[in-house]
Amino acid sequence: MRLSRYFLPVLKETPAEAQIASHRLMLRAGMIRQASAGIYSWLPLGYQVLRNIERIVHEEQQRAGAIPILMPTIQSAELWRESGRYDAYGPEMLRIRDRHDRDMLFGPTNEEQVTEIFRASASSYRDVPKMLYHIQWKFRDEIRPRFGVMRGREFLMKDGYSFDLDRDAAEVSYNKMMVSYLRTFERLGLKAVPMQAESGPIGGDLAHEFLVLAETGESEVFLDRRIVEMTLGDSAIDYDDADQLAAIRRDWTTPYARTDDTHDQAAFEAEVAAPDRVTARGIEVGHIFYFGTKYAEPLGAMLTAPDGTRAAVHGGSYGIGVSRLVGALIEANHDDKGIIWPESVAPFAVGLVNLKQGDDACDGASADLETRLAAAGLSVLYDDRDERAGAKFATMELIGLPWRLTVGPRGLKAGTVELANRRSGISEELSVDAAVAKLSLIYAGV
RNA sequence: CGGGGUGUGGCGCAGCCUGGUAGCGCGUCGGUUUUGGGUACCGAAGGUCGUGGGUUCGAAUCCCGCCGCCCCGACCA
Repeated sequence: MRLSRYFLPVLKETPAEAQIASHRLMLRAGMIRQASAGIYSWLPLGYQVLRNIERIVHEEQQRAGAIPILMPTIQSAELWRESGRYDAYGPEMLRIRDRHDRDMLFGPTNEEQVTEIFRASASSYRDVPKMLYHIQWKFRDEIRPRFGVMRGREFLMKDGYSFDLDRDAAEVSYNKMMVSYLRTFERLGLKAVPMQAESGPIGGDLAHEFLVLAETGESEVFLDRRIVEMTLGDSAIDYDDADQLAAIRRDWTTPYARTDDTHDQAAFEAEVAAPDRVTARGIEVGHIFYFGTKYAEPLGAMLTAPDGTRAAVHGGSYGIGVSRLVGALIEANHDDKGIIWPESVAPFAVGLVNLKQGDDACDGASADLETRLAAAGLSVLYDDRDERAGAKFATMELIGLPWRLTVGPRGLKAGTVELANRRSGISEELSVDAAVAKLSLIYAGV
């Protein structure tokens, strides 16, 4: 993509309303534009990042056996009356009325809707287990939207739902989602720690929140330093192996890690040695919980067991804040110059800076490089503006592309281009072949 | 919803107290400069001063209402 043909409205000055780094940088890098309180338009650069995150979430959901669907944003009040939540939900639910005076609502979540879909066809133990999910815009009329996309009113969420015959089976589904989440966040280049959450009306310990550690997080968290160092890495995961899944969950939920909602100072001190005790702040990016028959009972989603008895299906729901992740990623990956995207979600794989736009040799070499990068499957943003070098470098740094190639007359004389890494700041002079090969190798791994 | 702020060209702000008909910086556009880390110069465009009403000869400025947005608190992906 040539910058001159792209739509990248970067801001030199920081808009006054933005308080935290991710919000400031998203506005400055031209990723979003506010439409009204807590509601944003996604501009090309931001939309690209959002789609990259979505893609990874889709891949990891399906790897774990969840099946993609797409439910509507506007729902009928009828189902919500059946579940009893139409009155229970309160003013956070945006209620609307259609031309026939029917009560509708802009969905804040989809338990009712998905349970209705499931109950319409499933009737026996042979129909489970099933996990359905979608990535769809939600609306919650938050009391106080803030921090840009971190707490918007309209936001993109992955919400998944599991259906099982009983609690034990539901627990297997729960474990699949926990492992899937660990993989998802790791691929996104984030350290997200599963923390025991309030389990709500069902009780038990089957509720976890995933929090990204960041100074601007909204929750205070208490954790064992050792869990921060854990990774799934390349370990082969067999989602059909219930024992392996249970073991992973055990490993990841044994070290102390809780938010202020569930924190128990005495237990914290008893379980974690003083030097390993970490108190920090975190951004909630995921939430998984088992809710038993809470929706199946009122909505009549019943299954016949092998012994002929009928009972309500056991469900769980699993959320990932996709649009919030964009903000969380920036909170975790930025410096005073701008964003630093992990390769897996970067809007472009590499930025190309032509130091002497208008010079035949430089223009030709840049165009050639652009073609070769594209042929290697690497997305490139070529800054072909007639601008001073400093301005071009600053733009690349602001928008956070992980790699930058620089073409200039000095390098060309020596037959090289400069390849620089945004995170480390380290750069090296390479031949065009070597540079393309190196980038291909790096991106083959993400 | 309670508390605190704010609304003036695309962005950041001054002007408001002490009414006289709008200004600065950045950006944008047209030139010149051909640049190795936000270059310099010349020129230009762009504003219902959030909105409705009131006071006044005259309102961005004073008064009243409404709306938007931001921050702190209770809620959540």
